[in-house]
Amino acid sequence: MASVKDVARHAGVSVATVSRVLNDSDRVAPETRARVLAAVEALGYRRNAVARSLRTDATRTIGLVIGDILNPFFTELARAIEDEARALGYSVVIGNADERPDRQDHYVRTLLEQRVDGLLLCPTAEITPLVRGMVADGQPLVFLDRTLPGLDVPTVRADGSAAIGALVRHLRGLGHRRIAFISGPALLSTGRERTAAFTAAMRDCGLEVPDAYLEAGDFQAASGRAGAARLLDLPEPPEVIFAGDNLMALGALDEIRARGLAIPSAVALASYDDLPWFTHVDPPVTAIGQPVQELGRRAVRVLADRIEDRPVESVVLAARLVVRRSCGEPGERGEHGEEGGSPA
Amino acid sequence: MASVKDVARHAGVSVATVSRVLNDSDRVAPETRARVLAAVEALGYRRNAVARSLRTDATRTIGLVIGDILNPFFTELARAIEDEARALGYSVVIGNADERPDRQDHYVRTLLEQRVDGLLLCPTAEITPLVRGMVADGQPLVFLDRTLPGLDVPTVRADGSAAIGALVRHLRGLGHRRIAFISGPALLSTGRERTAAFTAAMRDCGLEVPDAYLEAGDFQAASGRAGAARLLDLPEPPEVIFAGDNLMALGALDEIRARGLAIPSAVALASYDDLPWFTHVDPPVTAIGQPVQELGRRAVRVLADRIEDRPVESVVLAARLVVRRSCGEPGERGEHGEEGGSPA
DNA sequence: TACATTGATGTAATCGTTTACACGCAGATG
DNA sequence: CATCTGCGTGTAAACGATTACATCAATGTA
Repeated sequence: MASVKDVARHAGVSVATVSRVLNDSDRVAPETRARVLAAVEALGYRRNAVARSLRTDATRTIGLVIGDILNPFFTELARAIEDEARALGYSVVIGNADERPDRQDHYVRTLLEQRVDGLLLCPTAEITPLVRGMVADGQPLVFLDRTLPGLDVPTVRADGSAAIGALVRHLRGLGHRRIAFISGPALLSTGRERTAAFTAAMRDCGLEVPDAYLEAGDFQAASGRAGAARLLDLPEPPEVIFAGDNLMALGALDEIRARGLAIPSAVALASYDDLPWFTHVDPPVTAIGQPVQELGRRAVRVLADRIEDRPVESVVLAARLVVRRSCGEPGERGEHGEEGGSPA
Repeated sequence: MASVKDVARHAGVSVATVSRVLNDSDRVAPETRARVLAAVEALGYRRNAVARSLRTDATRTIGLVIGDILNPFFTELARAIEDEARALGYSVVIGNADERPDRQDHYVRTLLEQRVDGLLLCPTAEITPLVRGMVADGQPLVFLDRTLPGLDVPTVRADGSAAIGALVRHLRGLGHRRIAFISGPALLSTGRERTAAFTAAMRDCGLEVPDAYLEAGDFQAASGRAGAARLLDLPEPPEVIFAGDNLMALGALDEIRARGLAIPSAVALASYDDLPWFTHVDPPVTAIGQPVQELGRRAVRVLADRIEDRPVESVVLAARLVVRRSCGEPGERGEHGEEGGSPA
């Protein structure tokens, strides 16, 4: 493959001149520039980013380590990040941690070896020594969606507390009192936060949350299904199952369907995370939507600021409740909370 | 950041020795190796993949340019590719073409500059000069999902002809005769192929396909919705809408729902591409499923063979029909094809 | 005419690796 | 004792770009 040297020879100039026109960094005679460009064209020259990065110590590339690429939330996030990064002149290399700390570290390591200019990380669980090391080394790093306590790293995330409060009040208004939550892992900040917001909102509404109504999931579909199964097997099963993310909602839906239970008369369902197909489920699923695209865009901008030595600040955006019909409709079950019979 | 030179100094050896233990390429005295490893640890040395690639002319990285990252088909594909690549010691850099040739070329260019060892490409539409150039240069390249005629490039894809035939016979058996197809872009091999298979299957079943029943979509949700709208506005609307991919099926579903039409009594729906949530739609959607993961794995293996100079061959896998209830159930509408009234 | 200024270009060092080749030393062999 | 073998290690030249510095011609100025 042709190199600057070849181009220089072909154009009858030095490599320095070639480099100059390629970067239009310095004054170059128009006629010379034309000759160089012609040579580039003729030889099909393509700049070697590897060599360039070695010399300039910058790859114009950012790393993105996400929790689970099959989770539509992360997919949409990745998409937005990609777009914003491209607009800012960066490429994105994605690593899929699959919610496993070892795999997260694998990608962080690989990306650091590849000398990305900065890293966007949706941290899984614990602070690994590797991550701690990055922070200590001053590697440009931004946490996304989740955060890790005790580490001074800018974070871009959504806060769902208000929306969860609104959801609980909505359920209360519909007459529901026995509401169960399938939480994410307590090791994840998002898991903890949503659980805390849920229990606080329940307390504020004067509703109790028996321990058995707090199922611990792991943000994957299978755990949603298992959690729903345990809840439905309870002597006094809940009237509502609120899943802590979209995959667990899918799992819960699977279980409810497998048992032939009607929604919302036999059991109601709500989901943290909103998805396009939720409107097509029967009945459409009430959900809490995050500003996913904005999250992605902001994260890239914060990281770029960090890389280019501008001041940075964490970002917190609000999630919002989207009411549909999977928890019942006003009047359907009355406002006084009578126990759940199935209205035909 | 520490370099081999620092490690060498710290361990009291030469850089060559350090490199040797890092690659365990050559005999090194165990005691020396230990000293080097200790120095690596002490300095927190991380090998610079950029410099390494420059020297070895290999990045152990493959590029993947997909059609649309928001399309679950491609997401699942990317996931499988990632896994297989990691197993083979490669990293994957993903570019999202968003079904636009210009963006495809943007990523191909970027990835070539980054000197990926090979490229997995889901080609959008026409053969661009850039792609033709790659082939001419002998760049390791594999087409995935789609192919481009007249180019000698190994391709890994699924053939849905048989499954489409089975679907048409299934519909016929259910008594449907007026079946419409929302096709993908004729510029894409997958678009053409599915349309051809559909019309052939219809002919074989002795069914007619009026021109108006062939809607041209672009594999995106909006076009599915628009296509469905036009079909439903026809003086004699079809009994079945068959969408050429999952996003267009989602769009069609949107339109059908917006009109308050019952499925399958008012209009039936089938989709090319199967999705986990199709079972949760009311009624569950009959679909043609592709062996997505196998497709991804095979593609990586073919590309790796190509990169490592082993002989390669194209791969064609079969898609299969998954019957659910969105086209009706045996007996529901009778086997004799009476015209579609809505049974309450 | 002599000298400073400016603009265009070239020379060569450098980035962090890998690796061909050379070297020295120990033990084996004649 | 001279020589050979082979192992462990070091020296230095790449890889392909960028860029500080040097050079040189042309022009302007005193």
